[in-house]
Amino acid sequence: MNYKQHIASKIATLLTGFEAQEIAALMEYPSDPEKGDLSLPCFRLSKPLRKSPQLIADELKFALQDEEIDYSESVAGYLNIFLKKERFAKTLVSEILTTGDRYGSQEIGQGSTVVIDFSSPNIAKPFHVAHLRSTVIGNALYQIHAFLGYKCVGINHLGDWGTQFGRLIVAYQLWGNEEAVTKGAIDELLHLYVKFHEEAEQDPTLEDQARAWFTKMEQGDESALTLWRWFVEISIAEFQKIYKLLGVQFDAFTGESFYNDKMEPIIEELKSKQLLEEDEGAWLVRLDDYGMAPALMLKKDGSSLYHTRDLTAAMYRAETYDFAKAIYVTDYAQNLHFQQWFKVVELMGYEWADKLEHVAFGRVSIEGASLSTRKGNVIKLEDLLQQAIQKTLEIIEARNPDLVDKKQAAEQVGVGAVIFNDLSSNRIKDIDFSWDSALNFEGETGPYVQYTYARTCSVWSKALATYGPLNLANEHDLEWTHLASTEAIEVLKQLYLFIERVEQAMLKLEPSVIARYLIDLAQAFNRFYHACYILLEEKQIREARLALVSCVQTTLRNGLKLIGLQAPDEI
RNA sequence: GUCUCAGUAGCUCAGCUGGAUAGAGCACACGCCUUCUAAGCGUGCGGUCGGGGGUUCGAAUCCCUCCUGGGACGCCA
Repeated sequence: MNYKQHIASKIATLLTGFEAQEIAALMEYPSDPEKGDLSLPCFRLSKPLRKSPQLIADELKFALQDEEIDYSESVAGYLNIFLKKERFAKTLVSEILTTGDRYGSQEIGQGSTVVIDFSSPNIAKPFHVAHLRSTVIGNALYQIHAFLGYKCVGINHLGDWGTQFGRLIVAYQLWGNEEAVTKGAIDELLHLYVKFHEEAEQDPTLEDQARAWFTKMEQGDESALTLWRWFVEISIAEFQKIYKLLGVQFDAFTGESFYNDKMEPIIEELKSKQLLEEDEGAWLVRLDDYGMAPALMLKKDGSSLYHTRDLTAAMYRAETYDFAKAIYVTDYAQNLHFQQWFKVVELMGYEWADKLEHVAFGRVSIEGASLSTRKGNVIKLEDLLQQAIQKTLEIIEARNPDLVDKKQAAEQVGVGAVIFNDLSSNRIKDIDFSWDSALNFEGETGPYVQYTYARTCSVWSKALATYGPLNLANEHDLEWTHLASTEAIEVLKQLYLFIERVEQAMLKLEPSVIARYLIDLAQAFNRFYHACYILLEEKQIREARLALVSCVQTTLRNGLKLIGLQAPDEI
């Protein structure tokens, strides 16, 4: 039941010249329960209706009749609407109990495909806290779109090609050996990479050798490619461990190298469309008319660039997936880059240019200092996750020593803390990483939400143990008046908002909407929990409250899943 | 220099497409486990919404301008 729409269309019939949709758009949910459950500010209706807002609200107050509405009030130009709480409770609780793990879902995306390019770490470099953002934001967008009926394609656009592999090969041949790399994996590759840069400062010819090796790779030299494939394998194996821990999956691991043989036709097309021009030996697309610097497509040595590759990948994806939306999750340092090649697609005449979306997020620093793989100023995600899990384990040992599978719970909560920490504020915000806030489990955190979820499970298991099974499917037996406390109603109102929030998160491409919603719902529930004892002897009250607990449980679980967190029954 | 993003409580952040006294969490002080997990709940403290103009019945929100900070700006990705 969509109350905004339902009541808006009722109001629209009472006013001349307004569509239900316009009215619904004006309506809001007042923060103060004194001001009703729904409110219509009448100020904007004033001019077209040639009446004062107060008068409009007064008239609507008397004219508006609906089976869902208890009464209305006209206050200072606002029409404040109070719903019939018992009906509201019954309708909503029934809906949630019936839809279960589909509560909050919609079919908006039915028949459409969304391609999401995210995570995309660089081969041979450790997966660190900055990659985490792209990974968890991308994964959340994937889950949210899928929940709304879209077919999703998650692509890990690995950084698996480029001169850095020439450097790595040189470093490996000079200072590395098979045993050390097999044993040390990415750590050893990173060590070689760092060593290369140190040595290259003394001996610039190393860079020439590196370029030569990369050229060999591009020409298909087997000895070069064999080493390269090995480095890629080692890296992916290590990334997979992290993805498993994070619960993230991809539909394709098509990295940069995948497009090596697909770029030439694109260059030809640019030329034939008169978009490419030569400048100082390089080839570029001029974008002066759009206030942007030109987009370089070919270096003067004829090799391709970032733009060429992304453009080629987009063409490939357009043909392969026929997407309704193609989303790129990267930090905002790449804003201009995406604007540029999006514009190039448009200039090439492809209608899907406006389906490309850059989902930019803020940069990560560590205690004020920027991250640098070369300088070693990184926090490896694996270390962070292990610390979070370890800390969780200690807390569980102290508070719930009888828990059967402590390790699993610690993993779910520790990882949840890290993910939630990254998703809880608007993605555009910069993050200054601190161990304190990443390992904080109190207040607005993932563990708080998970704890609340476990609490709902705990209440239920105790209820079953004490009073035996209860079939909520027969909700006609429930006594809705027992959900009339202010705390219960606040919970119901939050539950109701879930559908809107999921949609909003999708439209804004903003997972933090869900994260914040879960905090709001958990807070409302915890207040209810403290104010209203659930497992009372009185059957009617107990069962009505248990029904509410069940709704909170379902909604928290659904919401946690959307942002990639597990919902442990007991922690 | 040009373009762009951000600036809300001591700190981290919400604030939907302009709406009713600007909301949370952390920190700090105090209170609450002889009933459902205290990773919890309550009370208190704390804001000239970066500054200044403007539009509007109404601006944290829209426009202009300035200040501060991040980022990008041709052969890295």
